[in-house]
Amino acid sequence: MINLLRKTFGFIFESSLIEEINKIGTLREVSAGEELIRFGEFIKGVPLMISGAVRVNRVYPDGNELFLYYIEEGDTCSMSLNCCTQQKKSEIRAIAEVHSQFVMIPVSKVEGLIGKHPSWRQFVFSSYHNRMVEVVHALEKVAFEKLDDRLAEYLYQKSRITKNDTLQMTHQEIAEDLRISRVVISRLLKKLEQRGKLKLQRNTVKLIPEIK
Amino acid sequence: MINLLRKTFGFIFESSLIEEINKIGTLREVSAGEELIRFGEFIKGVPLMISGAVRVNRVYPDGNELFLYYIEEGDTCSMSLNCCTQQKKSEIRAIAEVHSQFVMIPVSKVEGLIGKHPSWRQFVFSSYHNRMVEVVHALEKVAFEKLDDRLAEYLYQKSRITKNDTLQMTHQEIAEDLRISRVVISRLLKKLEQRGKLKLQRNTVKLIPEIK
DNA sequence: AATTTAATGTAACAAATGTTACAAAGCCTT
DNA sequence: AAGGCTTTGTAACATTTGTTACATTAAATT
Repeated sequence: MINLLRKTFGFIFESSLIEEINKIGTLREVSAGEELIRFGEFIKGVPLMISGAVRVNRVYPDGNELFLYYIEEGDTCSMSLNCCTQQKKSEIRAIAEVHSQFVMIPVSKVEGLIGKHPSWRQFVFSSYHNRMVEVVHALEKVAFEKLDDRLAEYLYQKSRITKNDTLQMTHQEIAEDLRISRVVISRLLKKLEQRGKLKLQRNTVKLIPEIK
Repeated sequence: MINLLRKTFGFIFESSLIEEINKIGTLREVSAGEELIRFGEFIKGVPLMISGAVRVNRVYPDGNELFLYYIEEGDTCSMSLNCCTQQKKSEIRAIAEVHSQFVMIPVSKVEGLIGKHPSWRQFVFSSYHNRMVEVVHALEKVAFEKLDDRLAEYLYQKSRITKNDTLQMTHQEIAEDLRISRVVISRLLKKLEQRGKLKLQRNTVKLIPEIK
């Protein structure tokens, strides 16, 4: 585990901190689709992402969900950071988007790290900030952009995260993520296909990389 | 100044911290409409709001703006917190919405407080979190709600912040804040008036409190 | 291979929002 | 009071997005 930590966090954390994390943290591995954090649950720890990607959704009591951001290699989840320092129940749901590895730091040890290690504080702050930037970006998208651009960006992000030009998903699933009706998604996908941006097949959307 | 600090922050900060802030901070006062933080500027300090309210807008290089959140009594601006620890230029603009008082803590002293005072850390974290919650809320609004509800909430917030049922503003100004065309705002305001929610006059929107 | 199920395509229409253009009303200046 | 500016109201129309309903196609199951 310490080697994974060094590889991902060696440039941000001093080695004493890496060693401490190595002692108190546990390596966990999840496969695509697994739920890391459930809605309404108490948070047991703060994850440090080693590899893969996890999507974080806001969840509403009525069951509605809203995608907030991805956390990826080198990130942590600022939402859980707060939940854990405040001992609150989770208002989010985290689902592995692809097979992922991360080191879980137990809640009880987090406060200690913050007091002791300036580089950890730095990390936590910039993590908060980065998440904020991403949510603001999502807000911009919804506020300013037309659906076809949002869809295009969604597909692009998905492809980047899964490291795959071919997305295995139905129009229905895309529709739920973007909170748009399936009919509209099919319509827009068709338009994008006609413009040569992608190719549609049953259960797959194949992005065509721009040739320049 | 120390009395103001005690009144607003006495319940969160221990008195040694209050005294330290009293030493290193300076009290500032701004009137409605004044710009506290300009776009592209280096941040000189972190504000602790004593009274009033400040609106924080994201600014884009093309001059576009997007309202993110208000900071009010007892709040601080997490965006500047980050900018200052990272010595980056401001990506936001902060404008006093009403006459406001705040204590400015110079950048150079912020890191010291974080190391020394757990209650300050706690404050900074929950401030980050609260801002995040507000931006997520803004995202929800834009993503899920119809314009008329967004407008109604906008007016309600404005009235709460200015502590005044009668808003002195033109349809054009409202339209710019919500990034909707003026014609649409006039149309929706008219509808709200017909429903008895408000009364329109030139340059004013008078909210009618619900009688229950 | 025939049947069933899931996914996609499409049309027709409804509702929400955006745009343009202009009229009417209110306020200010002279 | 007259003229000019700003603000508001409104109509007519375009565009975007949502909804319903159903046909078509692809895959899965028997």
